Amino acid sequence: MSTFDESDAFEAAASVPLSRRAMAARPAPYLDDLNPAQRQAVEALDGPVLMLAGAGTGKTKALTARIVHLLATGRARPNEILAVTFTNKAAREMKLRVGRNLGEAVEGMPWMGTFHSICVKMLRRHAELVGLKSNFTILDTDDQIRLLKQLVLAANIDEKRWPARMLAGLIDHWKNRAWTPAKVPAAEASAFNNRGTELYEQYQERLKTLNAVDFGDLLLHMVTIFQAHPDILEQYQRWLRYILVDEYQDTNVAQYLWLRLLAQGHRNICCVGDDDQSIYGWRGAEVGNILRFEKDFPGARVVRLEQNYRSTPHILAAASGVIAANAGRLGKTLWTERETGEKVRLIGHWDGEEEARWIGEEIEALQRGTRGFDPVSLDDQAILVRASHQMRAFEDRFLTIGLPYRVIGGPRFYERQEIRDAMAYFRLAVSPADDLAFERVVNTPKRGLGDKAVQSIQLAARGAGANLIDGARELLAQGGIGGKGAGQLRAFVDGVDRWHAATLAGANHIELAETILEESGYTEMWQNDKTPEAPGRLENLKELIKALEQFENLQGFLEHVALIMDNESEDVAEKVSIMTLHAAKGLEFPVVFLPGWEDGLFPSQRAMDETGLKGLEEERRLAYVGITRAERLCTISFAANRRVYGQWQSQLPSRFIDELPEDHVEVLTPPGLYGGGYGAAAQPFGGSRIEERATRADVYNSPGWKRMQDNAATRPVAQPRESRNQVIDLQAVSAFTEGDRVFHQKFGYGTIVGIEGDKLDVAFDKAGVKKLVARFVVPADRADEIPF
DNA sequence: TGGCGAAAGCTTTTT
DNA sequence: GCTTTCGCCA
Repeated sequence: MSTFDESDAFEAAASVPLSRRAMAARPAPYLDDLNPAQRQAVEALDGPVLMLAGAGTGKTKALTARIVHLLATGRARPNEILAVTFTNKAAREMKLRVGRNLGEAVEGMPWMGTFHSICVKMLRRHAELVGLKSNFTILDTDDQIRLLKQLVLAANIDEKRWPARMLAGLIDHWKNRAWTPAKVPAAEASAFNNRGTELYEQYQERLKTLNAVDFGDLLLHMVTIFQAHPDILEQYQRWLRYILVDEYQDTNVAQYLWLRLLAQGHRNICCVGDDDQSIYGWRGAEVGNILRFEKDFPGARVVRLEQNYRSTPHILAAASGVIAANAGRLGKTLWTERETGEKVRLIGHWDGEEEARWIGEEIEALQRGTRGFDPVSLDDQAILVRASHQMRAFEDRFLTIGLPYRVIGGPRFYERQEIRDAMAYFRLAVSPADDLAFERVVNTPKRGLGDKAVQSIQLAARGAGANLIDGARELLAQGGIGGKGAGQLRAFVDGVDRWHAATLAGANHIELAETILEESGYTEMWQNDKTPEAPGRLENLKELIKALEQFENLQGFLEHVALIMDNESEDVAEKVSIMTLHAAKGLEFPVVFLPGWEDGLFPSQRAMDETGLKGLEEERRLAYVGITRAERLCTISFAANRRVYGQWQSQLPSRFIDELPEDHVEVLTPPGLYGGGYGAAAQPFGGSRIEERATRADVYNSPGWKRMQDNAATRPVAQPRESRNQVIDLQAVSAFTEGDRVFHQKFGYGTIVGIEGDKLDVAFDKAGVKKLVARFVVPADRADEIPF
């Protein structure tokens, strides 16, 4: 875990360890081992630069060399460089490498960090301009949803039909586009039962009262401030003479605006990215940002890094073959000086279990050093899947054969229930007025203070115009709460007061944290818990306490933890890595397995249904990212049968397999087996495979694609109107027969394909076949009468 | 108030 | 198929 410190960001340059002159005299060994393109990107210091860095072309190296160069030539002082990344990991890596190149630790580079951490730093200085105090708290997704749930309920909206989760997604989407409630376009007004913008506005109000922001606000508020206060913007523009942005293809509109505003001063902005690796469109990233760079910054220099240092020619050729099917690329041609090496291997299996079994054996074989390779450590082998549920098959298999593995990117440490609970206690100790924290733990462990008690507290608080803890005091004073609950509530309030006093008195925060967890009965709660995960949770709590050591006090810990706490345990034992393709971006492994290349799974049906061609192209980029992670050996596989949500389905090999260039692929599947396809006779399923290859030029000719287009044709779905007061007789199963057209609130229109007991099997036009209870659907012609 | 059974959901994920 | 969420009942 790293820290970022806000202290020295605005200090005079005098405090900066390296003076301009001292650095100007320094030799520049970091330039010597750059290739010509990298060197060009590093030395083009003035004006806008777009560094198009293909996979494995030494992007981070060039980026850090550029920073070192800026410092060494005296062009900029450390605190005049804004260097932004998306993840803390990337920021840490950059800091480390700049430090190594300078031969000393990087100090005084306050503007190197993630978009979010830099915005926090800025926002704390200007909080009052958006109605906040500088000690605002940062809510995570969980807090956000609980807050929204309250608002949805208060607005008398059926939370069943309009879940808070959906609203959270919507608001997030709007914030990613830098839309304040007032700026949400009219076209979106119908969102969330026509009340989306209204609730968005209320939510922002609530946040202000709570002196809190969510992640999206960090960017949004800064953009708002910059737009409304040119003087402040100008100050930053003057300060930040050089701007560097990593993974530019992943920026959303808000981040883009923020950068553009800041860059307007000196126009020294260098964006690094790869349009072919844009895989975060679904969370608001705009590939358009990178495609448009030259228009946004006229006179921009575009440097292409195309020499790949990672993969063998066969692997690169396979990746290039796949990505070539995408339209609207900026275009790069990766090349390498490496030896030819192995072809990409392609293998089909009967089902997912067999696939896992085969990969397990293959990994062990490689580890032993057969297969014509030197032994490959497990650390050097990875399995990259499209969706996390695919991991299970591998975990099961590896547990049986005792093959050590690690899952990258599982649930994060700070998202775990026990960690969040403990943090809520700490938050209360630091500021008892934190209502969200109060609500979270007032009845954890169980104190007999359930919904009803909380409601009375809220009522009392609202009556007194106070926060919940004072509301609780009020309630106790009035005797508005029963005997047993009263005693418990009194004890809870007293506890919070005591801990708060200890915080103010400057008590040792580590001991205090332990005391809090003891006195509140929280530790005890898990000690008494008999479920198998309880010991692990206690373990996590211990780890949390340990993490406190790196901070001076609870407050400092809490301020940073929302943004930077990650879950990197340094393992000593050799292990295979299992992760999603998304999590694999930026990583590399000598040996990579890419299982589950089946239409519908990869490319994901949902991606194609929801965003059509755009979605398909993003999936293809994901395939490209996957293949390019491999250094020496890349194995793609698919299964003929797979259990999807408990149901067996026969699968078609991914259309991306058709796009792999034949000359660079070795087909391991015996001909005629499981549609090993690809030149081999593909009988068991899809005898059409061969014809398909004949028309391969048209990559959108596969069954899935056709399916998608059919779906698009039947897209319009009537928005059912609210009819909560209407009495509608519930449909009995007997009211339906096979072949009937029906409507379901969530899944839209469909056709009944089977009736089983009181359940209907409905083939929905868009959502596939579902089994559901009859009363959840109505005949299609009565779609607007759906009763809930 | 909290426990239990039924019902519905289920890509990707950082901060 | 497995997990989470909700509503009802004791």
